[in-house]
Amino acid sequence: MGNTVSIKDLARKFKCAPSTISRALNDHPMINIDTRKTIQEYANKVGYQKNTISLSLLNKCSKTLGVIIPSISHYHETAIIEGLEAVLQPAGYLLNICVTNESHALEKEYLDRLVANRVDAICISLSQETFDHSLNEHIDLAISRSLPIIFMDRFYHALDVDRVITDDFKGAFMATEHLIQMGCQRIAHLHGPKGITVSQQRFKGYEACLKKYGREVDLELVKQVMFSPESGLAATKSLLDQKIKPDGIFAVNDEVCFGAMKIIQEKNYKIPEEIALVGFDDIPLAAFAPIALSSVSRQSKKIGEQSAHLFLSKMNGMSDHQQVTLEPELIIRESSQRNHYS
Amino acid sequence: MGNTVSIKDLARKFKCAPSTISRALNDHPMINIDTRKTIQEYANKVGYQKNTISLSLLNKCSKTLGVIIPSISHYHETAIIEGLEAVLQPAGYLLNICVTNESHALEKEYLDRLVANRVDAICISLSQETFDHSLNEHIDLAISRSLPIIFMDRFYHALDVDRVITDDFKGAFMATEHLIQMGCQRIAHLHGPKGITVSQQRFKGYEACLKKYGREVDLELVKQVMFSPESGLAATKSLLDQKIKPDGIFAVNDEVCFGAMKIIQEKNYKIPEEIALVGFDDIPLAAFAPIALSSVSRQSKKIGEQSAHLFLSKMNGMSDHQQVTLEPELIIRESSQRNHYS
DNA sequence: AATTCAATTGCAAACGTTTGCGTAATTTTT
DNA sequence: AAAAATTACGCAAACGTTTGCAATTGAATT
Repeated sequence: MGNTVSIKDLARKFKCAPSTISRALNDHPMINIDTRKTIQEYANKVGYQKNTISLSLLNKCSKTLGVIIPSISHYHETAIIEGLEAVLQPAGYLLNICVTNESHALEKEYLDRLVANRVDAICISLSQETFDHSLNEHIDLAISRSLPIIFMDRFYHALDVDRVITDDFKGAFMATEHLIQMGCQRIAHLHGPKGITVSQQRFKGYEACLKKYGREVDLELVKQVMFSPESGLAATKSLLDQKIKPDGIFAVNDEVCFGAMKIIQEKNYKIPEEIALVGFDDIPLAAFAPIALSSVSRQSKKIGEQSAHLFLSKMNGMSDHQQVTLEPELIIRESSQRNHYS
Repeated sequence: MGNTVSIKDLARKFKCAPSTISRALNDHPMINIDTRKTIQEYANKVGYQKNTISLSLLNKCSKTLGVIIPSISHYHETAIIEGLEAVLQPAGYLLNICVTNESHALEKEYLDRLVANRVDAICISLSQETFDHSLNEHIDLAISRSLPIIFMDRFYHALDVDRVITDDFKGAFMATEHLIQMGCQRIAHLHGPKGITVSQQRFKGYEACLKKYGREVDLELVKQVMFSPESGLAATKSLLDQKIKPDGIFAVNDEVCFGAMKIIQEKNYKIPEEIALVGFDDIPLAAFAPIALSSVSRQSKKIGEQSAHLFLSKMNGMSDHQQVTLEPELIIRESSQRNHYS
């Protein structure tokens, strides 16, 4: 950088000790008021900027939060980041954001790097690979060196951890129940990638709701998808090609629904009359889908906010673990709103 | 943290100097091979983790890039981040991501904080407020202390800066020309927030293309919008309520088009026959719009990649400034594809 | 005039790591 | 056997900042 000016430089200029400069800049009453003003003005003039990393070294606290997420291309993740930032910016924190692309190796690599950088805590949403194979040593290691770790979205095998999640089970239950109340008899489910908590929870909610109404899960009506419209389209196509066609679909997320709608309309089925549709996440474009899309809001931004608050209270010395579960909300739009009830 | 182990701790354990430990851990040949192994193994066992921030202090280099963006809720921004990360992760860098919500005050605050944290450089997309009122002192200050700053998307008043942008003018020109070739006579434009470079450039491209084909800009056909579907819907509605209705619309981005489509279909106009539509950004859901949406791709991810490469070459001592302009690409889908040509 | 007190400022250590240089011990060369 | 070369390690400073304690100064009190 070259022209950065330090406290030592100022001390040389004023022919005094660095400690005097430091105290003057921090408005310490111990220093003569005039001296203070003079030093502050000069420091301002030459553009002195406190070097935070020397402070981090001294205080063992970097005022930085590490954030590890599997992806950043969906509304849910960006909303989480917005929530984190909304709370942590006023508190003077910075965010180190790391995207793992669902790769365990990258997650491990990033975790190491964040630890080396001595972030004050880590908010993490585990990668699919980590999840699928329970590769938890890196997490356990981080926990063992008592680095605060807050889990978002995806469960962690251990019990005594900090965690902020949405009740996906309940959300899925609500969506399915809504479809039943709209008169759907054969409700299909577009199941997210297996191994991921949210996929599993949403399937379980779907299953439990069917059970409650005395129905069985028909595996012919459950298709596996990725979190993309392309995948939703393909899966829905295979659904429509079956002998037993669905008259309602609950999908693991909204993007998948966009794909589903495409093929449903292409095959000239009516939404919601012939096939009703409910998604998950309530993305901003949901209301602007070909048929305005009903969806379960998981309050993504609130996940970020709550995680941030949890983090702050840990910084304030709260030592016991906390587990926050947010309530999902069903937003009913055209894609599932029928006039006749069963 | 408590149980973090340092080089000094290890030195005490092995009754040797910290320098010996340091060299041993870095596999310095000066240290006896057996000593090295022993120390390395022990360090590994007790979970020693290098403290990067002491290194940052020493080397005046934090291996961190500051990223300042006005928003994070659109595909474009997340794709930029993906691009940055794709290049910088292998290079050992971390990203400090700051979202300003288009606020000048926040941008200033974050810039200060990043400077205090001694990031190695900053990639910034200026906030709308900064832009509208040319509030550049904070940027100038940062540049004057020779902190490398790379501008993304939005121009900066000074000339000798580093910059990566897409040729929005050209993209807009291509979109408009395409609409003309599809036979549109009255092409409307949904103009982005004024003051923002991309809005201006896209309008200019639209204007220039009309001129080329001997047409004038009809201000009745130019409506101002925000970057949201709601805003696009409202603006399009007012367009459709006019006596002179458009038969083609070029919108500042894809989200706006989703709003436009909604109201166009509601009013029973046919897309693309009666009204053809072209957006900007080519978001992943564009192909899954009610009518598959034609759009100009600005290669968002590449903006991130190129910015990252520019950054790396600056870290390698490249001192002269570089200005990269990426080529936009027109993706033609149903919303503008007519069979008859004019 | 001797003593106490308050007001300012300086000293030095600390945070964790690296690195040039000095030094001791051991081996090789003459 | 003496000189030279090699091997292996320690010392101390440096990065920028804070902070408890000591030290200095001058003024106020006895």
